[in-house]
Amino acid sequence: MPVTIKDVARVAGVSPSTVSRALTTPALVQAETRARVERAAAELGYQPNRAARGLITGRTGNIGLIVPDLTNPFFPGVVKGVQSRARESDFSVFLADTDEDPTAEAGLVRALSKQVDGIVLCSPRMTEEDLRSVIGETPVVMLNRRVGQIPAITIDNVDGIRQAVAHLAALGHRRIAYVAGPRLSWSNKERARALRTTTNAAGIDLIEIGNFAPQFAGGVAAADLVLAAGVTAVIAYNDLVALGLLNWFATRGVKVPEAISVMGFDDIVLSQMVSPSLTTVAQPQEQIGRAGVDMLLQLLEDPDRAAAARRELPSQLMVRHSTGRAPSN
Amino acid sequence: MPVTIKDVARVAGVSPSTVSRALTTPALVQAETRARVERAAAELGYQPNRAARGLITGRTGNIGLIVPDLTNPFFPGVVKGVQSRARESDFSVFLADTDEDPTAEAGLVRALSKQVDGIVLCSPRMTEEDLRSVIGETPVVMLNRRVGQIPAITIDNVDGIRQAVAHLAALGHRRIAYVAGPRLSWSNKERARALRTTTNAAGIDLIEIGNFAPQFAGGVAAADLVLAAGVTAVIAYNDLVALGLLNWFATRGVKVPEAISVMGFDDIVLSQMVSPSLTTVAQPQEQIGRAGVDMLLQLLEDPDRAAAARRELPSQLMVRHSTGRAPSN
DNA sequence: GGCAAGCATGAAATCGTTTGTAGGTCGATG
DNA sequence: CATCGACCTACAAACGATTTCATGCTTGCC
Repeated sequence: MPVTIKDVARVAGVSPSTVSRALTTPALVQAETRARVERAAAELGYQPNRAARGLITGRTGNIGLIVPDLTNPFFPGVVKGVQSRARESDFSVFLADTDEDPTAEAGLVRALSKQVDGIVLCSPRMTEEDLRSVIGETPVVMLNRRVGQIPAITIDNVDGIRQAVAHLAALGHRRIAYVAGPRLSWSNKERARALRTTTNAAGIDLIEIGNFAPQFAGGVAAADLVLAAGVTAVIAYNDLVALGLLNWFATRGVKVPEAISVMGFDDIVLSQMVSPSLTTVAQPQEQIGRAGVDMLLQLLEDPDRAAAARRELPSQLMVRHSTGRAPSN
Repeated sequence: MPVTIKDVARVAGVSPSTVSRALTTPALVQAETRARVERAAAELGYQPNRAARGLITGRTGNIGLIVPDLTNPFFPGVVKGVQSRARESDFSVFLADTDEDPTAEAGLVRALSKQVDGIVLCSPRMTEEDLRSVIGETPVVMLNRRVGQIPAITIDNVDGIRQAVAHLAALGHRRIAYVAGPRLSWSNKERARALRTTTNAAGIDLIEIGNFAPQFAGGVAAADLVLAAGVTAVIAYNDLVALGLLNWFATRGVKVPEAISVMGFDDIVLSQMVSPSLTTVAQPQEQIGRAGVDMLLQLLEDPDRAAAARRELPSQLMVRHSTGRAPSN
């Protein structure tokens, strides 16, 4: 027996339509009537039934959020950002986790699309083809990937890499390795490309190793290859991989940063929790989420003007204890 | 122009009501008609409008999930469990993060309650009073807390502590410390209580330290107190705190496990990523989430019979490298 | 003072589905 | 051959809101 608009109407002594107007289009109703309606609504604790409203307006007040794997510590920060920004605009968030299955993504988008006004697609792994077909059906904003004119939030990988290389160069490193992430990952391609041009310009030798899974185990798997490459520093695709390297170096007895410097990417919370703490390029995770929702809401307001929007957020070098002067062998 | 039940009806040559029955109550319609309807629905790609259905049935097909802080690595596992179990039963999940604000919890529950059939409340920090008022309005299942007859999933803290103490006792430890978590936390109270009785029975001295925030920083803050207590082993409220201890011990040059053994609670993924890797009592995070949804769905089916349900899941000692024989000083 | 214009309000249609009820067909039975 | 039941199916009402349209009233202007 929830309280409906009719109950409010009866108490306020007006018709249901007036109640609706008073609450959604206040300008259309006389101040005194509006006050009576508001008082009645407050008194009864009225809350509009979203399903009923959605039925006629075609809007749900929900947005969908799809992430590859919540247990990857990069994503929870993004989710929090999405969450809090959405709540500010009275939107609720449907969360779905694809378990790193690229083929499940498109299906999930389609399933969700009926229940939401738009979708935030975080680090999508699906093919461009799937992507294009999916965005034809629902408003979508991508995070951490850029494909054609699709609305997207990315971070400035090029500048992040520039900061990282400058840091290592200043410490005297002349030969560094890159442990590559997933071959299909847009971020990985960006970072690898930026590394090539930057190291080239700085006269630094770059050894590319990989591809490896963007996880702790990937770093462990790559560690011995890194050692064999005879470098004085290594940049990993992301922090998890870097942590895997650190861990394996520790068991091998390789001193970090004395024997080799290690850098990551992302700045997940863990990177401060290990010793030595990890030097890394921070991505503003929460801000990425917030920006994604911002853009999505604009897109819903005005599909034409905002459709081509793309935004790039800055990344920021965090110097900690896993990097140091190059050994002078 | 989404395809509605009417379109299906037209194509199948029957009335809308028959389509509805054919899809939701197949027993009520002739096999041949049903087949025609199903064919038409498949052909048009019909998907029922959940808002419209919810309007009349009063059910939304959604459940709400409220967690204190997604960036605490314990929770994402639970969220994944909730997620996947919900999807199996065609439920969608609304996620909300309270940012560790106990006063925000009740409000969030109330806000969500209009849009969901029930709510999974993960590790709620709110007062018992708020809790009782809230569960009067919506079906709720709690995780990691037990209050009266409220449906809840918990893990067997007592047995977990028993395993931990037995492990340390077998390694020769006779004086151990407990770094306590939040004073208001139900889990913390459970663990502290179990520790007292277990150590007492085993003739082990227990030094309680704290309370501390259940985070990395909490462990860092507690580390020197632990050293001053003159113990050979320490059990932390959870893994994050244990990682803080490990980190501070490392910078202090205190060898783990040679000088002191460290144990955690939870088995978050990070605990395998540090060196030494962390001995801990594992909680089946995903399973907790799944069990919570299981119980919630039962509750929705049959409020009376399931109302008093409570379930306790086993915990499991994971021995790694942060514990070893007590120093023989 | 009369008429047009404008504004606030109410009545009713609508969104897409489910569901109670009535009607219609068919077979079997008396 | 008529009647009764069983079984399907169609019709229509309902869910709770928004929104179009119509109406009555006030107001302003000539």
